[in-house]
Amino acid sequence: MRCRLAHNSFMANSSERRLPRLEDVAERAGVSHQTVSRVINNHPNVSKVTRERVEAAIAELGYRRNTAARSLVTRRSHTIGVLASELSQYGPANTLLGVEQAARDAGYFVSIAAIREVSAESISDAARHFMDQGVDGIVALVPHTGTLQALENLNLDVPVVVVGSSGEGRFSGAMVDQKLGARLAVEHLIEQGHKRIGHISGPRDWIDGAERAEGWREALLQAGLADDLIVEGDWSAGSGYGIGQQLAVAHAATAVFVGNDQMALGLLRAFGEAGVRVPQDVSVVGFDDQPEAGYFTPPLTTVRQDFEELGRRCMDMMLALLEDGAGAGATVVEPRIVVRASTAPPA
Amino acid sequence: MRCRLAHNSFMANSSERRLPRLEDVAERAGVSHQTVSRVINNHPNVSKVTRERVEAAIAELGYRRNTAARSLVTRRSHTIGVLASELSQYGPANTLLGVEQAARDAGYFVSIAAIREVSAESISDAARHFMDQGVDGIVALVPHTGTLQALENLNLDVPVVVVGSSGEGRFSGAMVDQKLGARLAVEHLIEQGHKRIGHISGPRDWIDGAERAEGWREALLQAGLADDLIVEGDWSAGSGYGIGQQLAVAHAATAVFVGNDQMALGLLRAFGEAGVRVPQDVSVVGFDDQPEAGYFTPPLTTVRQDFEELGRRCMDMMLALLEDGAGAGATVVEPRIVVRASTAPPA
DNA sequence: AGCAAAGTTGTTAGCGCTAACAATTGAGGG
DNA sequence: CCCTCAATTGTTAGCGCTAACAACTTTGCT
Repeated sequence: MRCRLAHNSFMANSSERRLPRLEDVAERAGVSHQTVSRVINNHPNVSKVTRERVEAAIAELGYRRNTAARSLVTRRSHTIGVLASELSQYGPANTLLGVEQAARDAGYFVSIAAIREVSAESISDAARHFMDQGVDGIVALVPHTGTLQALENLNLDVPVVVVGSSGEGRFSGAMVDQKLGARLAVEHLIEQGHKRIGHISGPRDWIDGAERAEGWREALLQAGLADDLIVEGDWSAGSGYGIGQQLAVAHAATAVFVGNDQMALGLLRAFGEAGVRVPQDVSVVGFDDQPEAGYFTPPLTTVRQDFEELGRRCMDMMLALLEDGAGAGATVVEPRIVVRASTAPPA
Repeated sequence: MRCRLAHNSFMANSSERRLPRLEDVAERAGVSHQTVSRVINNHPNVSKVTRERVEAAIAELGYRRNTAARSLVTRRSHTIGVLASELSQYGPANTLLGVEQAARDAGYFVSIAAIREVSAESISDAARHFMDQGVDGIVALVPHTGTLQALENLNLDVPVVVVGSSGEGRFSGAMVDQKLGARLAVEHLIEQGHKRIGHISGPRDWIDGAERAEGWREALLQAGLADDLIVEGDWSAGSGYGIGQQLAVAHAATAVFVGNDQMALGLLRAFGEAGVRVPQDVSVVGFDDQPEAGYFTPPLTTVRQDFEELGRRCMDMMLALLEDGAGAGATVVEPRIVVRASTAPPA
């Protein structure tokens, strides 16, 4: 049975017959097309008998609603646009997956537009692309401080959810509590007895970069420790490597909190080459817990973020905006620390 | 109504009025709506004067064509569906980026559906999702041998491009020459004097896994070497680690060609723990050249694939199918080897 | 029984666009 | 001057669906 239905609905018969319409279903069920429309839209006022007859006709014909026609009249495309940068990175890619899952579950389609570099122009191009498509809402997966401003300037007339934003602006936000994550990392080091704890931050114009640096600082100040050891990287393993080469000769810190796992990898490599032992000479903590982190040399203590959950929350937020007409808000996902072999009490 | 009011809160200028239609542009330009349609569709028979007047009106009103209305009448959505698994991995994510870039450049929208596990059912669900949306074509980014069969059984009536397939079936394909990549890796090891070269393959029911294993075998046989040292992993760093622990005590090979960089990372970690030195005791080659590979311990010799180019080729292929009505075909991207410190002549 | 209210179904009118055809104009030839 | 042909522009009819309302049927209460 299932086989046959599936077959009918995907029938390759482009030249002969077109796909069945509401009218065809109506005829077969002996009702008006509007009644069929009511059935597929779950309107309450349809008798049980009629509904069953219509559903049978739908199944027999393998009817599927034409999205374009529905969109035209309802002015809703049931499509969400995800505006993303750095999609080849573990975090954003998984967030996208979370959005996609929640969207499909809710009957929405997900359209994507990737931007190569963060600029008002590229964001504007992508947003225009989405407006041309008629998306119902936009999820901005561009955790850069410039994103918010660029998007606000566009005066879009659809809801926007910004990942990484705390929702204080005109848009809703969904974020992982980056400060908390940073505090967890630093407090773990403090508990082990470290007094000189440095930080390799991400770019400070990236929301996550700034937040993690701020969390690091807060945790240090609260413990009465100095917050002077900070260097800015660019998220890449290469930048972590370069910075690691300098730190290896400086001997300033007994522990380093690194802004992400990739820079931590570079740092570990540089330390390895320079003969700095981790964790005996210096402890290292990363951020993200990408799947490879447990196989670094040594396995990396890091802060785990649930990116898929973040993506799902984004979509939940979007659905609330779309269907309940809710106002802007924010949702926060909590990170947690994963302790591995790259951290130990100082010598 | 309540919803629309909520949306209005995102509007800047025109809070009451809806977007301009063809009719509005026509009125302003003093022509018929059909003439405006001709202008935006670049029909030849429009006088220069009229065209300019219409274009001015379009610009003044900020007119944008309604995609739903156009799709309804043309039966084309200008949307490509990308059916993907493993989107959080470096390769697939970058291929998606290539598809997106080429698609947007060509005026197409990109819709995605991710599948959690490869099965006929999940592929069927995703395909149905795309058909509901009315996509013009599907790019299948699921390099699994089961994909092709599952998709063919669905009798889709839109063009399909399968990544990783060589295009011998009903669908077009775009692929990186995996066998060539494997040969490059193995020949590099042979040139360095290795005689016992093992392979940690990906799952053999994944196209890439099977192809790379086959390339490894061919290169060995051609050089008159034995092809008996092969173990199957699951692409993850964890599986590479587990296999590495066994290999470390076996001492069977002087070099290992690993199916991807992540398993290679796990292998390096296991070797490191067991005191097996790379490359002095065993040489290791990976596959993919993900950005971190150069910072492994030691930096990994690996085979680079240009995933974005692969994605672009997919989209080119799709456009050819869509607009020129071309038949099925295939396009092949060539990989190249990147030599780093994880390989050296045997002791 | 009688009549309002609620439940159920049908009819009509578009949503904004393009395809097909009709109408108009101007140029050139007899 | 008429006619033909080509170039340009306008008119009409849907694409498949839902909203709004109209029409009919049942129910419940006096």
